[in-house]
Amino acid sequence: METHIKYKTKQRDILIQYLETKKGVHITANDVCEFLKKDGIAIGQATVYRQLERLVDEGVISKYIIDANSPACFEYIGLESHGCAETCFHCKCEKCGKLIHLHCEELNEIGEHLFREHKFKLNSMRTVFYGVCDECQK
Amino acid sequence: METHIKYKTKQRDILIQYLETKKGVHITANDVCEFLKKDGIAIGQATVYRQLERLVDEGVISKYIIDANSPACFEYIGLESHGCAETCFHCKCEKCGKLIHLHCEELNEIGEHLFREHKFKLNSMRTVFYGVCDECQK
DNA sequence: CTAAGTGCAAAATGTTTGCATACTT
DNA sequence: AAGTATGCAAACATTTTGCACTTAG
Repeated sequence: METHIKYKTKQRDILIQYLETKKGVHITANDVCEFLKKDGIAIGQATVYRQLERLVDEGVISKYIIDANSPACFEYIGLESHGCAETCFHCKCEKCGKLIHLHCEELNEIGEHLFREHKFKLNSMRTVFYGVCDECQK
Repeated sequence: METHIKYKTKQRDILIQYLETKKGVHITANDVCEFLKKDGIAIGQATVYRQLERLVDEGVISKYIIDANSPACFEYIGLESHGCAETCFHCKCEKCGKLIHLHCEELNEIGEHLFREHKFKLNSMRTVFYGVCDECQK
């Protein structure tokens, strides 16, 4: 919802490049900062946040809000909507905090069911299943 | 999680009483504080947060995280309310903020599927489906 | 040259925590 | 009496913002 004119900056390129290497993994804004710092690149955190926000708007990455007191997670999606973009669901363990990534046909049924029967258009990118994971059940 | 409430305090009663009057509406911790302040009751915000947290654990209310930078929303569910405690699912409209309660056999399948196939024990009390409601799709 | 992006540090926000006091049982 | 809950304020963590400076177009 901001300006339409966008500059291609060195920082933006580096950020996108890094995100691409993290396909299928959830990373936080801080993860990005830390990684870049290690590489001696060091992009200001404000810039990281601003660019991430912008990339979300552009649909290049998605943002997940897992919990009120956890940092937001981002994940590379890319321009083509394939793979995770359509079919990824997330489970968050209430005990250990682990985030589980699920690609499952059956779960896709949920979205269709909700739409068909309840006229609700599910946003699977944002929806998180809370519960207890395998290991924590022991 | 940790300690279970054992004592019945004045503050807790007032809080629950207020929450009950807000069935079907989502309110924030701050809403609670503000309301009580107006009534000259004034419960400390730390207490409000602590009690809300515990009421969530007890399943009396649900907590919804709508956005990273918005406060968490709470809603009264109640223990004895029409079997909701076991089978109720929630859909939250990302546009109008409306909260939809669903009692649905098919949705119950989700929990079973997750457990059977993915060994994840779903907490349906806490899980919220995000998406766009009927009306907002127009 | 102009508009947009950057980086720093400071502010804003929502929530949690330490600790002494008050209350429940 | 023993163990919790409360309330205040200070601490926290994440994210945003103000502003001077740099850079892309």
